[in-house]
Amino acid sequence: MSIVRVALPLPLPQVFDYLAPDATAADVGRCVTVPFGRGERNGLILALGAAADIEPARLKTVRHIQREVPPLPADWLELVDFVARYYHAPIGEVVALALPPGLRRADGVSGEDEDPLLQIAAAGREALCGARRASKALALLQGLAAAGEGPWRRSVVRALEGGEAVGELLRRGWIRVAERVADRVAPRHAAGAQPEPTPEQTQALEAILGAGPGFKPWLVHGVTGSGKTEVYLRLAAHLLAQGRQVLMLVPEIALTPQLERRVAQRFAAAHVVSLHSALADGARSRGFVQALAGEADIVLGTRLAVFAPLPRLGLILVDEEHDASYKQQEGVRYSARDLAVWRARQRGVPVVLGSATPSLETWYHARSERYALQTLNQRALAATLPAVRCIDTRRLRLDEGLSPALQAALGERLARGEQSLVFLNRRGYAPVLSCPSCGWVSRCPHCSANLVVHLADRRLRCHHCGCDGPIPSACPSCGDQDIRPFGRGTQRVEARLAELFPQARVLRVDRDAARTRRQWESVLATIAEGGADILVGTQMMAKGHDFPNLTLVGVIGADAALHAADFRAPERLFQQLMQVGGRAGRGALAGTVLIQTEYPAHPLYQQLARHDFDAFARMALQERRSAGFPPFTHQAMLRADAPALDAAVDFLRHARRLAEECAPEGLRLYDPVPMRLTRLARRERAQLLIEADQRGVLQGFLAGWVALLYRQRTARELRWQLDVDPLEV
DNA sequence: AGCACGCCGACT
DNA sequence: GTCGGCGTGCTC
Repeated sequence: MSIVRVALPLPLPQVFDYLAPDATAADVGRCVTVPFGRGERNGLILALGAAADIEPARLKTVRHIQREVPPLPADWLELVDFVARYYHAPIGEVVALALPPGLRRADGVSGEDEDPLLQIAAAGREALCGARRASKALALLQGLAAAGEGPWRRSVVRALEGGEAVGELLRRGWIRVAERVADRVAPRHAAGAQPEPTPEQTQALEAILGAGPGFKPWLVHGVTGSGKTEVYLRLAAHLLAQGRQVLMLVPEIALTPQLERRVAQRFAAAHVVSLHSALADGARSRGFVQALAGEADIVLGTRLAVFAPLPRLGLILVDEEHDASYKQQEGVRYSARDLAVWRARQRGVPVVLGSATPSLETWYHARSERYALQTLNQRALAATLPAVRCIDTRRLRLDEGLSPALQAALGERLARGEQSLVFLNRRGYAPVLSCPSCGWVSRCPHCSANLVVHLADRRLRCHHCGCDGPIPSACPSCGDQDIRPFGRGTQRVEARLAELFPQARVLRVDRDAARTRRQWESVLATIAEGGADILVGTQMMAKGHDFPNLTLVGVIGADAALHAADFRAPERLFQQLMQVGGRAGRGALAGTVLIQTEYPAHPLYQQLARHDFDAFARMALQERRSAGFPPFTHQAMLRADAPALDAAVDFLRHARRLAEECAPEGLRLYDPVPMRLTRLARRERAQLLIEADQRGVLQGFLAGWVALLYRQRTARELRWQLDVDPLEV
């Protein structure tokens, strides 16, 4: 009679032992259904137990072991265990987060391939010869025949001209699903069209591949447009040819479809699996199992893909490694980028982090030679980097935030038939509605934030909790009718631009205008077809899209980030401006970036104008060093929230007293303070910062402290969570 | 997290 | 006399 140790999805820092009459070592890593309390739960067998830590009489028996799916391998269990220990999260919650929800249900997953290999069938060849009347299906078939022998992934066929007819082709029997094994061996990694690499790309490739197998972290620092993706794809091709799997992480789903298409076309016959949270349960489970079974060649996905089991793993790629979306901001607050490096070390494979504006943490590692650095300075497509200039707005009268110089520049592009982008990181019409006579402001009833004026749908909306209401016609406090929106957001700038340039087509691109993926794609299509002259956009516009006809980027309202209390604000500003500036002039046309500022001499803007990331990073790291901020120190944040602020602060004071008793030498404990956005969705929040210069000191302390915290009995309404390596302090 | 058990207010 | 409030404690 065996005992199995089972991780269950509960916020408890423990595992549960069960009797399992027929369990063997081969069942470690398998999903199980177990009786729990008066119900049933699904969990994962982490290990076989020699003896239970409770009296044997209290042990219950496992209901069902899921044996249709291969067990999760030891290295995967090790990864999950590391995450639980490093982020001090309950192992069961980590497992729940890492496994696709469908898989945990232990009722089996269909192994059917949603993206099968297709080839032309005998009936299809007949159809090609016979004189048939033209149809969409025939056109697609002819297109395929012209493309060669195949086989092709279904997703590749779909992406072709007229690809919607792929289902019709299958129904008519003109194409068929290729036999798996036999067909896949030879043409499996046949690569699609490959552009010639630039000398810099070649150098990076030779360096990375020349280093051979084995763990080695790389930073590829490449300016926007220098062709980092081409480097990733060639590295991937190399590893695929050796029969290895490649894990490729990307920031968010907005960019995923394009990259997916590019990867699918490049590796037409390779098995590409994409994993992200927008995927339906079935598809996500299927992709996960294909990775686990070693069938997937490339796993492409957002942060959760770092948990894909990969038996033949040969390389990990992290695109835009500085992107904040790699850090989960709720529940288990893991950093997929950091875990990618840990996994690469664990598996003994290279890991490549890529960015035009690396995070200062990564940059510091590269400077101190813990990561090897490869630099791509040349733009692969356009001749030059955009010219960046500041517009000094100190003595200017701005028209809805727009300086005369920016207006003139916009007018010029318009006359030349080129596109412009006005970048403003604030959506809505105005950030607040206010009454000048009594001082009333539109406060959110649930948060310590103002309600934002959305004139487009005539609502006041909280950008933090999402609550909204109609715009009042008079001041709710004193009845004065003269209430006014103050400040400006994208909608207001959009409206003013439409007045200033009545002949221009002004298009707003923010989360309100592109809420769904479908809307977003239609916006992109409009821009690509030249259906817009002036774009007004938030940071959504900053990320990796090519707009060949865009030659001017105007930045307004950037100065706010210079004064922000968050020590990471300048880093984010620099990254954002560099990224958004990279949108200008990617085609044959040269680009210009105009930054409106009251601090034209500020070093950050000067470094930006020289495209000098090194200088910026040097300065920023120097500031971090002297102020004692990461990466020169290591932080953890304990956060608490409750309906009343006192309850949250009192808990943190208590936690601090507990910490003082077990604090090692070199640990710094700060005072509990209310968070910047103290009230969020009717809950008051406070936080307690803990710091140490040595990661080991911090980690050693946290382990004991968190165990103590779990033992505290706290009021039901109080919740707390720990954030290791927090991004927001 | 659920879901029990457990002692005190306004109701058929 | 009960229905039900959510405080406290447990789940292998």
